[in-house]
Amino acid sequence: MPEPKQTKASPTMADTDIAIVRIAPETSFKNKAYEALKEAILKMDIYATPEPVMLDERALSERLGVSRTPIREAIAMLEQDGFVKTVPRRGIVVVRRTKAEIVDMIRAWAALESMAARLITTTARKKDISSLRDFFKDFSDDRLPQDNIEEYSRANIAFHQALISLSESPVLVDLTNDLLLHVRGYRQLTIGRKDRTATSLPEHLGIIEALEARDTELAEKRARDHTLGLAAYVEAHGQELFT
Amino acid sequence: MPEPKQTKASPTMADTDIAIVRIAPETSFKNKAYEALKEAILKMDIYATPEPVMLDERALSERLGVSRTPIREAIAMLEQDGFVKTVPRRGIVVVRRTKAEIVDMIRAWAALESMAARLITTTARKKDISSLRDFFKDFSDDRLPQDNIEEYSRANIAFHQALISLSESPVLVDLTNDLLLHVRGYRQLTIGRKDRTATSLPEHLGIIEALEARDTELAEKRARDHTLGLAAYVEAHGQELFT
DNA sequence: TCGTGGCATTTGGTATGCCAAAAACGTAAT
DNA sequence: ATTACGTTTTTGGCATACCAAATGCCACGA
Repeated sequence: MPEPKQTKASPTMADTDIAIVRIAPETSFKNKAYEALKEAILKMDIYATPEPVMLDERALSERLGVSRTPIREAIAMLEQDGFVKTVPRRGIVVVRRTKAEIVDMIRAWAALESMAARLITTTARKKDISSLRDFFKDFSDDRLPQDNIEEYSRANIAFHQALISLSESPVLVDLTNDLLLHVRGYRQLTIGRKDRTATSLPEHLGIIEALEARDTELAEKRARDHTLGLAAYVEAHGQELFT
Repeated sequence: MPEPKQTKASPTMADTDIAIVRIAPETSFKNKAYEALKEAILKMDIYATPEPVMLDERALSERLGVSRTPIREAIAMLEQDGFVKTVPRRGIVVVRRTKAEIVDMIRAWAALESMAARLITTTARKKDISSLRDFFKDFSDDRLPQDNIEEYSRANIAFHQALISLSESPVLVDLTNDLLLHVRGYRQLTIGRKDRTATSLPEHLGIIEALEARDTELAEKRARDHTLGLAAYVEAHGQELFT
């Protein structure tokens, strides 16, 4: 076989790449509903009210202007994610996590993040590691994290996600993102808590330094201990959050 | 309000707890279909054929004797799990993982398992730890794992799952089970590979010893390194498995 | 022979309607 | 007033019908 080059077959079609972009796949109602409901669930403060939050298929289908079918499929997906639980002939309830579950999730998060740190020391570029500091460049002795908790909390989350991303491990990224979605149900109340914020920034910098030094074991340990610290904190001080 | 005690209201119903179990919820077709399809997907050797494996909603609904609706909901769930991917107007394709993805998953597994080991050293009972040895009691110098790969492979999986369970962390258990389902798509070809089997058993025993000694750091390290070893092995020798 | 156009088929997406279980409501008997 | 019981309503589960996009097949014509 003479291998007729990699060019396309038909000579009738000009090979001049007129920028044709794969036409918009027009995501389905099912996926739209999934995204909409997921966002709505994450946005609401599930732990504010003592009584369980219920969803109604028919009401949702009206509000979103679609039939029940795509709604039900979206609900099925959310149930897989662990955000809701449908009880036959009863209703769909938004799942509330117990303190123990949240602590458990944070521990798993710690495990994944420490592995990410480990991988980063062997593969990431110095430049990318150093740029992790940028998340905290708006904070200093003149502008303490404790005094801007809301903002610091966002930077905190962004830092952790960027850190994991540096591992270039899709699995670690996806798993931690899922965990974070659940943990974040606590609108900053935990992660951005004032007394922890003070120690948080130095620990982050310590992690970055270990990564830059390519000290695999140290980076892993610092990443792990930092997040386990959060777990211990929630376990010790998170009572009031769970009615 | 005088708070009329926590007892149940109706005096007509005896409070004597006669073990009534919540009547069989008669799991829905949706869940039955989900389980059936999941098992079918796991049972088939996805990597045997080069061409993609497709599923057909209507065919499935006929074979399972239900309508398309519960089938579609089951498919939606499986898609969340990452087992299938539905392409609009094209079909439902059973997802095939690349070698890199499998390696990635094993690394995540290693992360979770090492955290489990860590937790076990602080909470599990000695007795439960020691019983982990039972999984390998059928193997000895007279009956080497290498000569009973199929059987050893099952013991291997069971050991790892039991290990994680000892952590008493539902999140770790669930996450690793999910990962294992994906990784196991390789019918023993990887985990039970002969050349690795020889070193596997001693490593397992080493993990158990560290757990018994309550040596948190060592147990964590051994658990991690053992599974990372598998990842490295697959990365190095897993070429032939991915067409 | 090869390319073109169009029709039939296949396939997932969505809307609708009905069903049964369970809860909510109401009413009558004690 | 309270309990018991029957009726209505609510709610998720499931089946079915139809739609539109993508594909494949096939006849027609250069």
